Amino acid sequence: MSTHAISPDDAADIAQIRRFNRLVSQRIGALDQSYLQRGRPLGEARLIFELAPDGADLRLLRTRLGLDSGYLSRLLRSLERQGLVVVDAADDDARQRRARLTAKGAEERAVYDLLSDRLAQSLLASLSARERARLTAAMAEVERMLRVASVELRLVPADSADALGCLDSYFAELARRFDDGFDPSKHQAHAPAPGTPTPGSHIPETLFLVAYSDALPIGCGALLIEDAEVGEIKRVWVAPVARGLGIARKLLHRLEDLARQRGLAMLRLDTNRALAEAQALYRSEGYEPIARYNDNPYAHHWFGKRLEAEA
Amino acid sequence: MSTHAISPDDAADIAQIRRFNRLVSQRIGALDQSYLQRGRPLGEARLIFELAPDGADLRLLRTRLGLDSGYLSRLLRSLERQGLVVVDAADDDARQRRARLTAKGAEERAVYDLLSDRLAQSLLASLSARERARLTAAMAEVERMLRVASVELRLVPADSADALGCLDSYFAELARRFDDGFDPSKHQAHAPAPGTPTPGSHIPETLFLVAYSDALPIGCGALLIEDAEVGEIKRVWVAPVARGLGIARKLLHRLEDLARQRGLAMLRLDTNRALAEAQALYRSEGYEPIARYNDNPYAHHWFGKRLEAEA
DNA sequence: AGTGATCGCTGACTAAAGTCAGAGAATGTC
DNA sequence: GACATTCTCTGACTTTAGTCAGCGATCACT
Repeated sequence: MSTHAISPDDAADIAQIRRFNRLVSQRIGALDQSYLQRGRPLGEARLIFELAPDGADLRLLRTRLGLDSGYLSRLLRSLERQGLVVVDAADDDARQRRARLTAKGAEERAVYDLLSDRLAQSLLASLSARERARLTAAMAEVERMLRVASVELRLVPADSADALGCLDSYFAELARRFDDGFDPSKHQAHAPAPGTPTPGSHIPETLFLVAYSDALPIGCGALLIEDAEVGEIKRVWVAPVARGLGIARKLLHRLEDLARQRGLAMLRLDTNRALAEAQALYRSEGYEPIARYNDNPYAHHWFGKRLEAEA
Repeated sequence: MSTHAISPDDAADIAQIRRFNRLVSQRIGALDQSYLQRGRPLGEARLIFELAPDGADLRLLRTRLGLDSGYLSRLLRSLERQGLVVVDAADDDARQRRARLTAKGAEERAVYDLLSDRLAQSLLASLSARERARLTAAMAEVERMLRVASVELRLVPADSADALGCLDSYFAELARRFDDGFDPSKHQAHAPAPGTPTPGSHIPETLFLVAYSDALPIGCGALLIEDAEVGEIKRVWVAPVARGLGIARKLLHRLEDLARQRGLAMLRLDTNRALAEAQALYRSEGYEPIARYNDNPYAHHWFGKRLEAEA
């Protein structure tokens, strides 16, 4: 992070990534070529492709495709002339507009889909069943790792929209999974009010971490600083779509870093017996069972871990 | 091949490939973006990137980048004005010209290299050592399989330039690997003259297969049709860079297909004891040891395989 | 020396991609 | 109801990318 030089360890990995990019960009160039077969500029083709069957707001399209407002407008006008698209005002706000594919437009989109399939199919055609399996497995793995790499952990206010959104999903899941259900109010009772505390007050400070994948919140975790020595890990949660990628571990590591930065010597946490994978995570990270330290009605296990000072 | 419909078996694989393309094309788009940071059109940036330190023939550049002659000329003129490139005549033919980077151009190229590295590095930075290893391993695997998929087997005249080129490399390798060296003339003595035979003559017909990866010959294999019943497999070879990808097996399969198409009932071949991997290939493909059937001075093992009729 | 082919360059294009400054309508705010 | 704001659209651009025909120099072959 701090160093800009490239270590020899990295060099081989970087070379691999660059070779990979080079090769794959050829393939993707081929995809563009096949789109051009329809005698339509690539910009228009991409737009057709990006238009969901039930339409999309122009704002969204602009940000998603990175287009200038005037440019998008012109592209849509051209597609309208071709009878592939209609643009009409949004229901709630007549300034905003939505673009939808016509029946003819949907047909055209299906053709692009088919071209895309063909290209993929021609790739597969020259491979044996075993080679195919290896290719698709490796692709899935690359995809998974790229998603992991694009995950960003950000400290946000505990009462921000993204934090509350994650907590909602988290609590909903707890309600489903706990044997005896889950009532947030009962749980919140012994928790502190969110927000930044006034320094010197006795309200413990909460550091709230949200994990984003492409600006979409997909997980969270909090560190409660109880006093100068002890912190509590709480609300570590990852959205179901993003599980199995090691994101919970990443959140935990970051929370521990934060704790160390504050000079804390000890972290503790509680957990419910229904959350087996959480317990496995904590144990594998060096957390050990300790005596009950709170009166959380939903807790069955209490763990603690001693932190070494920062290097 | 014959069917245009997409089977349900394929559908999952195709979906995987398309997801993959989509995700990776975002990354590569990011790469293009980072190149544009230098305030130079992408075409020029790519050209700088493609120019090897010791220069390149314009012909080669045109084919490699797929550029029109006029267009390339203009790009080079622009880079010359910027003092990044010099174009001078080739040594042997004053019509041909070579482009080379100046010192300033080499610096600029280094900057692009660095940008590329940075992007790759930023990908790696957010991954743990294990995750990195998984990513690069999977990328290498995808690369390998894509290369396999792009291999094309073509029947060529046995005296074509590509065929002779492969044979040269093949014989050179045999000379290195055989305990007692290898002299092509001694080997050729008992082999038939290349070329298409006159039908009805007694000169056996030779089908010569060359494996191409991006128009580059990377392997070969031949089928000698001795009579209506028996064929001989000869000169199966794969360039060292392309080994471990199953190309030899592919060549062998295709030669067997050709033999079946001609109604042959039996294939045989000989091999030297130094070529262990070749023997392993033949055994795994159902070839079994048979009695010596020729007087090839370099052969130690003779294999045969019975062909079933075409389905 | 003559002839035909090859190679790269220039001029003259076109199409696509993208930018920017308003205009005009709808909405939110005081 | 005045005023600022938001959103899209249009007109008027520029830049990039790419194509095509023809020219002049050079080469290979006779």
